[in-house]
Amino acid sequence: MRIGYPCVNESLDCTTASTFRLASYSDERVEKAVAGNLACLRRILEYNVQHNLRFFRIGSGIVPFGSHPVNTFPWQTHFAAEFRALGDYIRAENLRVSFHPDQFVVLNSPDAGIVQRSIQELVYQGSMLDLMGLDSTAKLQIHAGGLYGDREGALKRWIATYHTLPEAVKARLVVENDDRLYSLQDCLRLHEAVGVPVLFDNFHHECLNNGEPMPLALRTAAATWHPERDGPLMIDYSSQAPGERRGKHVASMEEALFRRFLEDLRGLDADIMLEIKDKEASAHRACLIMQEVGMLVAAAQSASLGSPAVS
DNA sequence: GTGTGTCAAGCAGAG
DNA sequence: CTCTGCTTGACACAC
Repeated sequence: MRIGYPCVNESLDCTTASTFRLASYSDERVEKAVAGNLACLRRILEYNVQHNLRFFRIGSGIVPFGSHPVNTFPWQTHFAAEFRALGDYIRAENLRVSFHPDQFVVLNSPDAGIVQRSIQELVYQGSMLDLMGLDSTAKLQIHAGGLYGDREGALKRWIATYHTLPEAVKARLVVENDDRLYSLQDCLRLHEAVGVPVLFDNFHHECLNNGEPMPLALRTAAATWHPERDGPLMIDYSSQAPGERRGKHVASMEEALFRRFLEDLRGLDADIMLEIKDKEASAHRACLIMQEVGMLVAAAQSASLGSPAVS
């Protein structure tokens, strides 16, 4: 099991999302921004290793306008060595990374232009994982998309679009249940149709479900992941911010709720991403709790354990 | 320097 | 009809 957090490290003074306005585009600015963003990503991963946080979601903005036609800079070849070195480090330290392309990626839009731009964005983000030399356990995580007043038609379009995706994207794509439109059950239908694994979000499931208790929902989602090809189930973990709008993520992890969630796992292997506002601070607390309950070995031990002993 | 409106991109629901 | 939230933060211009 690994614990992680998304995109931003608040303890370090660098960003992986340096960018600029489209109106001020130049190849030089792309080069400068990517160089800085990759250097910061390296620092974050090193920080994570030091703190035994072995799961990380990389932000979408590593390459400004990475899927936009304006971007003519050959960043893939120019930064090939840097990407490769990051991938080597990730594999050597047994880290797992992912991307979560943002809300503009909608595979089931009735607008063919939106679908095309969405695919280009997936190709861009997937190609970074390819450049790192990572296998298909490094994922691209998206939601099912819009409803357009016709759930059945929308699901059909999603499936039709899936079949047109490049193999490199298909191998990494996973679909996450959301909190308003597409439940775990809807995502399972996509899995049954095309085999896409279902990334499970516990908080979204609390907001939108079909009555499945948490332990059952977790096992059902886990069964959609092929162990060798996809790796262990990925989970987005969060909880409701007290007194706030329904669906608002809590500012800092509530330990009692997290402990209950770990019990709901009932021994299931999974990598858990803490979608909590204070980022690595909560991830670190989660890590300590998991060590305490014996679900995670301490950082100092993990390197020396080697292959698991068989008694 | 600091403040602040705006930034490539979509959708749904609230007000 | 317009605004907000969604993983949000950072740019860029005005003062």
